[in-house]
Amino acid sequence: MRKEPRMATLYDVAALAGVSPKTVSRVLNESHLVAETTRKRVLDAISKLDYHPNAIAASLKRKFSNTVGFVVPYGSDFVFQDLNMMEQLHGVHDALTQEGYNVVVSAPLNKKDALHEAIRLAKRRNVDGIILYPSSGIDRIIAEFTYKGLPYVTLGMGFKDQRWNFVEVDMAEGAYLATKYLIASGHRYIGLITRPTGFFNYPENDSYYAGYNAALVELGITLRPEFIREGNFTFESGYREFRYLKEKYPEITAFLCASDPMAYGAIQAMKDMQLKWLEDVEIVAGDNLPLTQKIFPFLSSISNPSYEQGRQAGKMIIALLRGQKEMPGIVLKAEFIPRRGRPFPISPSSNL
Amino acid sequence: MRKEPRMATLYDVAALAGVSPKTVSRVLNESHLVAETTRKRVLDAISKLDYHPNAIAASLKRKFSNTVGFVVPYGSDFVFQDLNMMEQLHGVHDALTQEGYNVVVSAPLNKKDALHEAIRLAKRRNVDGIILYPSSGIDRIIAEFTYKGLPYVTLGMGFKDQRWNFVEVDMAEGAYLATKYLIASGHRYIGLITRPTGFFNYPENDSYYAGYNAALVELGITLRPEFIREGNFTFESGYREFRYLKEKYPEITAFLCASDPMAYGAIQAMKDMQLKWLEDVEIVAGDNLPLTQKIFPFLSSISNPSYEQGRQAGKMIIALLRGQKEMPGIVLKAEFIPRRGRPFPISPSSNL
DNA sequence: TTGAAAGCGCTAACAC
DNA sequence: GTGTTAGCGCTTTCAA
Repeated sequence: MRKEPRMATLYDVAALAGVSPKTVSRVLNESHLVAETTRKRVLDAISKLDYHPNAIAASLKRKFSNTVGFVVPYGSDFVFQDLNMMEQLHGVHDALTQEGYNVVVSAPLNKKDALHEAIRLAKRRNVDGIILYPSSGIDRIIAEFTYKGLPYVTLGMGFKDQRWNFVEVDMAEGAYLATKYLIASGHRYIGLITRPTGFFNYPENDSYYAGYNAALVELGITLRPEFIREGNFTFESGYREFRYLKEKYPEITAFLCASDPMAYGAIQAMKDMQLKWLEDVEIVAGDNLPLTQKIFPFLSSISNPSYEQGRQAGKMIIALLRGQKEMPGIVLKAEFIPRRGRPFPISPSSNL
Repeated sequence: MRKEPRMATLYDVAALAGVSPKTVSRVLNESHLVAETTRKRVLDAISKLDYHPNAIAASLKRKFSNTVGFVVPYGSDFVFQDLNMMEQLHGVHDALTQEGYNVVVSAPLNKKDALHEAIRLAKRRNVDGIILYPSSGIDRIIAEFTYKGLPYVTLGMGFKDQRWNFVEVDMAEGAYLATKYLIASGHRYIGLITRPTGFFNYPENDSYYAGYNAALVELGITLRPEFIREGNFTFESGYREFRYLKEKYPEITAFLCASDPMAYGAIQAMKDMQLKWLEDVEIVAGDNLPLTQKIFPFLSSISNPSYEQGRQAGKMIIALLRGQKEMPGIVLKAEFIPRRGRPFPISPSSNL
């Protein structure tokens, strides 16, 4: 069916160099065990034939493919437009590329397929290990991977009390500082547009909520559960929840958003409601994406170390592939970057 | 070194089902050639043993890996933060996933490595084919791939007069319409912040310029070459070139930007220069990204069909893998989406 | 330091 | 419809 380019094999090289296949293999993999003159001859033959070792054949024998899967259980529409996820992928890519691993990216068309996809890739040996985004059902996958001895790392905890093979970002510190900052700025009623319940399978552990609550408690402000709304990280949900909260509870003057796009949406809602930045409302973003810093330079933000999370996950999966049985989970801390100092660019005419 | 999970092989299945290996293989690949009862027995054995075919072994025999490489010759810092490139990847991913191919993403640490990386992946059989982003030096790669019969598709033309295996976006129509629109709105001096010369190896073919120029000619406006500046797609370059043009040629009242991030930068520069939207200056963006539509809903834009470009490239590489010798290049057309209708949200206080 | 032979797990020829 | 055999291109004993 498909044209097969004839490519030189290790045997061709051996024949041309007048040595055995094994010697060629040695030159390729452990050339220090080969006499310098033989080595030279082999290398000559290799370049003369434009020989490239067949990675598939090596994989079959060695039993690993030098490839890691990055599997995200959300529609690809969502994934490739999510700058945080892309930053995680970025970190994963860099860590793996540096060590010579390839990255297969998969965002199966529907969520349920993702778990099968992870299993499929791993069990069919397309990949040596998987970096997985947590979502409901992931605990089953983890159990299965563990049982079968298949290496995996989760980007965030996959279930309550997971102790191994994850890289989590603890937002509590950032949310705590952000909330204190808002209170110190005079706000008394603070809305929280947080991550979706069940997103990570253990809503009670939402570190945004934890930090937010801790600051309120410390400063003697009563928690108002009705001020907390769930978004799904998107612009639209930020817009919607901002409007909902501000219309229902006009006393709220500050909003903590768990993602940058939700902050964008909140800002747009603010404009549409003819509210003025700082005068009527203050917003804190949740990711501190480079793009956000450029477009909204006055926006304070919790920082979300997505790149570092991905990079650590990449390093962790490599350690597992190299024989570590399991790796203790890593928890990265979010910071808070205050930027209020100049008024937010907004005019009344923007709301026409 | 690394723990090897013992997994069932096709022989185990054959033994348990009491049939020959070939029969199992038949059930897996062409099950219609197998008696229903035997098939049942084999399937039973498969599920009993939790058997998953080893893709590596199949690849070795079949001579293809069912994997396609997506190689971008820019620093990964650049790639994963570029929403257009991610949309292209998105399209590639969707097209390939749908047909059961895996996608390996690689953005080698430095530009020069990218070409080697493409060759390495293809020649070592990690991938069956490559989707390549054009950059200087790509013509050599194309020549080599062609010579060796290795399938490739380029996202945009890799060199002047390339006729096969590319998916290009022709911006001329969009730029033409955008320019006419600006002229019709009363602008007479229009700046163009275009793509970097040499980005695609044949600067004389810049379709932004072509469309811009065509509109000027048609409406009898003299082309002022000094009104044309090159950016590199980024916020920073948009900011810089806007300032440069507006400070040097204050008569310019409209700016056409070849990317959305450059339009963001231009908008920021406009604010910093205390200029007013529409009153002093009008800007047209170059990508029409979903995010831009949300953040700057009043911003007219040329549309850049990045997703579709990626999807077509995915379909094209599949056709090549399936035996097509070469595929005629595809040219997608950019449109223009006018959105001016409401003033741009900007106030004097934003420039403090 | 080098080589011969076996085999990774699958599929393609070619029988039966 | 089904089974036997021989590889795919490497690496890995083991021996020389």
